[in-house]
Amino acid sequence: MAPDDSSREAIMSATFDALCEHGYANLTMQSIADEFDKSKSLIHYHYDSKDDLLAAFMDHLLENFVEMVTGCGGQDPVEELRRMADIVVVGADDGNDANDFHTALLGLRAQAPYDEKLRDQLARNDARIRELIADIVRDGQEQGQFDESVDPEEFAALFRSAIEGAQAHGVVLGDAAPTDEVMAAVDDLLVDRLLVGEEGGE
Amino acid sequence: MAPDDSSREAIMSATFDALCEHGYANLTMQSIADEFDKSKSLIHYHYDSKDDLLAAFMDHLLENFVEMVTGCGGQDPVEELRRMADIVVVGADDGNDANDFHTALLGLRAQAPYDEKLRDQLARNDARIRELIADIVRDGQEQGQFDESVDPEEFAALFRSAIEGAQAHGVVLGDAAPTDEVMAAVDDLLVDRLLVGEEGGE
DNA sequence: GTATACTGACCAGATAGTCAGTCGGTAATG
DNA sequence: CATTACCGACTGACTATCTGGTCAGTATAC
Repeated sequence: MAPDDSSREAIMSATFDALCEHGYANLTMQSIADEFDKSKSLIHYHYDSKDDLLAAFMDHLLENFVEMVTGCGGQDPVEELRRMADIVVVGADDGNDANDFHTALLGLRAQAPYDEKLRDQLARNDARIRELIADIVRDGQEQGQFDESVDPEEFAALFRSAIEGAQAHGVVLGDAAPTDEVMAAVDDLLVDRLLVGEEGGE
Repeated sequence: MAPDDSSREAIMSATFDALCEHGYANLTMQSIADEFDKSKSLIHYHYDSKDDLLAAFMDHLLENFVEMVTGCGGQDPVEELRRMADIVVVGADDGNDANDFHTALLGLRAQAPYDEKLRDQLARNDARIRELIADIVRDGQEQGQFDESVDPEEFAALFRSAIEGAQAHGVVLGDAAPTDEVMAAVDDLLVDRLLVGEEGGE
C-alpha cells in the first residue's frame, strides 16, 4: 500500500497485455515495457528479476480468477452450475478480454510442469474450485433437487475437467472450437440428465 | 523416404526429448542438439529455421497421436470409449513417457493462439477425434446398447472436453491431480449412466 | 538536501542462423 | 584397377541480434 502502488498495478496490467499479445514463450521485459508508458528499467526497479515479476503476476492473476468464479452468489444449484460453466468456458461479462485472460492462463498452466511454485498454486486453486462444485451438488441433493446417488466429488472432478477442457479448447482452436456444442452438452447431459434426472427426448 | 531419414527421425526424437526436459518456452536449438549425437548445424542443414523444425515436429507428434488413439480397434463400443479415455488421460502402454508426451503436447497447444498453422492442425485433429467418438456412440446406438436420445455429436464434444481437460490437469498439477476421480466419473457417469442407462446406486 | 520514482545508455551472455570446409562414399574415366 | 570428380552429410567457428539486468544520473516532492 505504498504510494507507488499505481506503478506496480500498471506493470501488472502491462504484463497481462504483453502475455496476451506474445504468449509466455515470447514474453520479454521489453515487450512488457512497451505495453505501458514507463521504461523497462522501472520494472527492474520494482521487481528484482523476471522470475520475481512473474511470481507476483501469478498472485495477481489467480486472485482475480478466484474472485471472478466465487463472486456469483446464486441460490439455485442448477443456476449456479450453469453460471460457473459459462464463466469458465465462455468468459465473464468482461467482454472480449475474457479470451485473452484464458489465453494467458493457459500459457501459465503449460509452464507449471517446470515450475513448482506455480504448480502448487494452481493445485490449491483447483482443489478450491472442485470443493465449490461439490458443495453446490450437495446443496441440490439436500434440497431434493438432485439425484442422490451421484457422488458429489466425482461429479465435481468430471464437471471441472469438462469445463476447463472446453476453455482450453476455445483458446487453442479459436473459432474452430465446438464451444456451443460443449455448453449444450454440459447443460443437457451433465446437469439436466445426471443431476436433475430428467429424461430428455428429441 | 530418402536414405538420410534416420537423421530426421533422430532430430524428431531429440526435439521431443528437449521439449519434455525444458518446455516449449525454454526450447533452444542447442538444447535439441544436446539430446542427440550430432551437431546443431545438422538441424539447420535439414530444417531451414526453428519454425520449420517445429512445424515438422508437430506433424510428427500428431501422426503418432492419431495412430495411438485409432490403433485400438476394439469392437465393443463401451470398451472403445473406456480405452480412448484411458489412452488420453492416463497414457498408453508406453510407460512413463506418456506424461512427458502430454506435457509436450500441452506446451504446443498453449502456443497455438499465436501460431495459425499450428492452430489449424490442432483443429483438424480435434474434429477427427470427435468424429471418432460420435461414430462409436452411433455404433452403440445401432446395436441397441446405448440410449438413443443422446446426441452423438453433443456427447462427443463433452466427452472429449472432459478427457482432454483431465489430461491437462494431470500434466499441470502432477500428483495433485484428481485423475482417478475423473476416470471413475467418466466410466460411471458418462458411459454407464448416460449411454448405457444403468442406474448406479450406492 | 535527500529520498523516491524514474530513465537511457550500456553490458555480458545467450540464441538463431551462416559459412567455409572436412569426410566418406560413389560414379565416371582412363 | 587406379584416379579423378563430385555429392550429400556433417561440423566448428563465427556473427548479428536479442535479452535480462546494471548503473550513473535526472527530476520531482518534501
